[in-house]
This record gives sequence, structure tokens and C-alpha cells, in this order.
Amino acid sequence: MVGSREESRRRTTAAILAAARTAIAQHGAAGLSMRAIARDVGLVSSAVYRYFPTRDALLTTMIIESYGNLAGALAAASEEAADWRAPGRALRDWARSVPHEFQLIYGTPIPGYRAPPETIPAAAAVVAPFLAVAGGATPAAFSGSMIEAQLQPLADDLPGANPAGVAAVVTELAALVGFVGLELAGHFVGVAEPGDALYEAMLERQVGSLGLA
Amino acid sequence: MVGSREESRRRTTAAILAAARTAIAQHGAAGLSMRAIARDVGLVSSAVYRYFPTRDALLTTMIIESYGNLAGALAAASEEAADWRAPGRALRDWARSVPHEFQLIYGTPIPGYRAPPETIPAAAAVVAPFLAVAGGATPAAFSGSMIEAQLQPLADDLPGANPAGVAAVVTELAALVGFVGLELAGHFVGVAEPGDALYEAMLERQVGSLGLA
DNA sequence: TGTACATCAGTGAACGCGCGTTCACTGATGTAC
DNA sequence: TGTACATCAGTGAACGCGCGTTCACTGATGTAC
Repeated sequence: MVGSREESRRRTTAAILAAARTAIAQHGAAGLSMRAIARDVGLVSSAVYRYFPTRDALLTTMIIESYGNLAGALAAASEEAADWRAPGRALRDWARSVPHEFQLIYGTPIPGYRAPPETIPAAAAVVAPFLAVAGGATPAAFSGSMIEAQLQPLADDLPGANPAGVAAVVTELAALVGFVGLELAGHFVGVAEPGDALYEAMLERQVGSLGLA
Repeated sequence: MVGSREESRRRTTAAILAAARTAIAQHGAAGLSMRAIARDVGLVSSAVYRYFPTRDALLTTMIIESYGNLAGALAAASEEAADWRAPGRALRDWARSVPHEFQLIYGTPIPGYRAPPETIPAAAAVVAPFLAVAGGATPAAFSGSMIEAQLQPLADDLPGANPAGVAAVVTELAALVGFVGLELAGHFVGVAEPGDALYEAMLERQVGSLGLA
């Protein structure tokens, strides 16, 4: 049967990735174990190496996939409403639905792991929906010459964007990531839980700061 | 010699904590190993248990110490200038000087570790300097009834504070933590590195949003 | 001051467990003639 | 269509290493009389 080998490879690869996601949810990315994955999938530990040559290669695939999943969720939300709030809400929703994937890409770096260059475009795809809606903003606080010098080359590559807008988008996205990260880690327990209202207020503040109101 | 036993206990405890800090800098908090610490300090592995009954107890002590170190740095900065920017800058400076301590308290939660209640006041001490300077703000975006209901009890305990101000401070602090966390993780490489100008612009934006200009 | 006793820091062996990666191999699937 | 050969998924054993925690113990330090 032509293609059965190919098909089975696809299935096993998917099973390994699924097992790996379950594993990091329980033991963190640093505790990801090739042997535990093999056990889960029903393979002998060495067989996993037919699919991923090292543990780090498996991590890289997972990271790129997670960036892609998030970017997809954001793009879908942006399509429904050309608004800063739409991808903003989608970011938090996605993070809460797969918290370990969020931590994998935005959490503490994994000791001993160096992200290869392939992860860069995947990471950039997350920023794109936010830049599309606010890259052209000109908020006063970000209009310094230092920032212009740093971000002009990046803004030149984005139609309709300018350095101050890119700078503002980057910091506001960092703000959202910070909020969600602290919320997932339980820092808001006893302070503002659930964080829904606070997050909405933050989005409102951002819309104002970016001059999108 | 009276007190020599006490003194040696203090020294060994400090040596263990110092070795533990070095260890998490290299292998992350999840990889903290009692045996590695023992080796570093020059003890047999079981001896460490005379000082910390479990690995989790050691982690708790480290976490509380790190909150304390950060809170101290922020309070010192706030004393020199009663300004939002002073503790803001001190937060980033501290994080960059001891990145693993920052990740220990604000990074991805350590799998299998549950922070005990003793860590709560230590964590709160970090927020205090920011609340002191901006807890009385009344930014429009945070003046919803939902937020008021959630944060009124907390604001009541803080002289001069109001719910909208507390809400704004919490989200703006989350924004700073988010920025610094992403910067430490290398997410700004090739985008805005060094992040000095961007961080200053963000502080400027915050001062404006909080109505402290 | 001197002696008997209690405290406790540190030892070393052991328990039962985990890991990433390599290697020579078997046997099924796929391909070329 | 049938046969010879190549590919490659999966095996099982091995390498050399790590871990947290418990326990009975030795011997030095500190205390009470």
C-alpha cells in the first residue's frame, strides 16, 4: 500500500507531539523526558529518535507549533473585528486554554535550550495582528529620537507603520503577556480574581494610549 | 565557646542558599538539586536536610528572600524620589542584575511546587512602593463598577488609595514585569535591544496614563 | 571547676527511581527491473 | 506479475550518569548540677 509508511509516520509524529504537550503540562518544559514520551506513545525510548533527533529538536518543533497556534487564534479574532481588543482578548483566551503552551513560548527560558533562528518568524507572526491595527499610531511617549533610530528599519518593512507605533505595540503586547503570565501563575489570587474585568480595563486603557479610541 | 554552634549554623545556612542561587542560575529552579548543593557546599547530601527539611522548603526560603531583595531595592529607590519612575527603573535594574531571582518569583511556576501562604506578604511588599505613589490615581479606564466591587476591600486597607488606582497600579506593574520578563528571555533581540529607551518610553506612557504627569 | 548528660552537625550506605543517547539487530514496507 | 534489493520503523541492551529522602551512626559542642 503506497503511502502507508508515510501515513504511519505522520500519525506517530503527531502522537509524540501530543504526548509531549501532556508531559510539559505536568512537569514543565524543563522536565520534558524522551523516555516518558516513548512510554506514553507505546514505543521503546530509542524509537523516538527516529522522529526527533534530540530532545531540543522536539522542543523546537513544539515551540514553533505553539507560536503558530497562537498566531492563528489572533489572526482569526482580528478578522472578525479590526480592533485592538479582538486579538487582545484572543491572547488571554488562548493562554488560559493551553497555559503550558503559553509558558513554553513566553515563560522562563528552558535551561540549556537555545532557540534556533527558525523560531523567529513564528514569534513574529504573533505580533503581526497587533501591528496591523496599531502600528501606525503616534503616541507621544514613544516619539523620542532614540526609539526612532532603533525601530525605523523595522517600521520601514511594515506598510503604514511608524517607529513610535511599533514601539507602543511592542510594549503594550509585553503588558498583555505580563498580565496573562502573572494571572496564570496565580499572582492575582486574592487580589483580582477572576481577572476578566481588570483585563478589559487594561485593554480600554491601551486603546486610549494608542489613540485608537 | 557559647554561640559557636549558632554561628556555624548561620554560616552553613547562608552557604547553602548561596549555592542554591548559583544552581538555579545554571539549571533553573525546576532543576534545583539538593545533592548538587551539598557537593558545592562541601557536605554530604543528607547533611543539607539538617538545614532545610525538603527541597520545597529551600525553594520557599529562596522565594521569600528574593521578594525581600526586590522590595528593598524598590523601597530604596522610592525614598530618593517620590515618583513612579524610580521604583519602575529599580525593578528592571534589579531583574537584570539577578535574572534568575526575577524568574524565580515572576517566571513560570515550578512544577510540583505550591507556594505556601508565607510568600504572600513578601510578594505584597513589592507592590507597596508603586501603590504609595499611584494608588490614589483615578484613571478613567479603570473606573468600572466591576473593578470597584473587586478592589474596594483592598483599597480600604490602603490610606489614600481607591479601587481604580489600585487596579491601574496592578496592571501597570504587570506591564513592567511583562516587559522585563520578555527582555530577559531574549524576545527583544533583533527588535529593540538594548531595551533602555523603550522601557523609559513605557514609564513615560505609564506616568501619563496614571495622571501623575 | 569538673563531670555526666543532652543536643545536634555531619557521615556513609542504602532505597528505588529517573534520564538522554548510541548501537547492532530484525522484520515489515516500498521500489526497480 | 515476480523477484531481488533498499529503506526504515521499531527493538532491546547498554553506557554513564543523575536524583530526593531515610536511617543508624559518630563525635564535637553546649548545659545543668
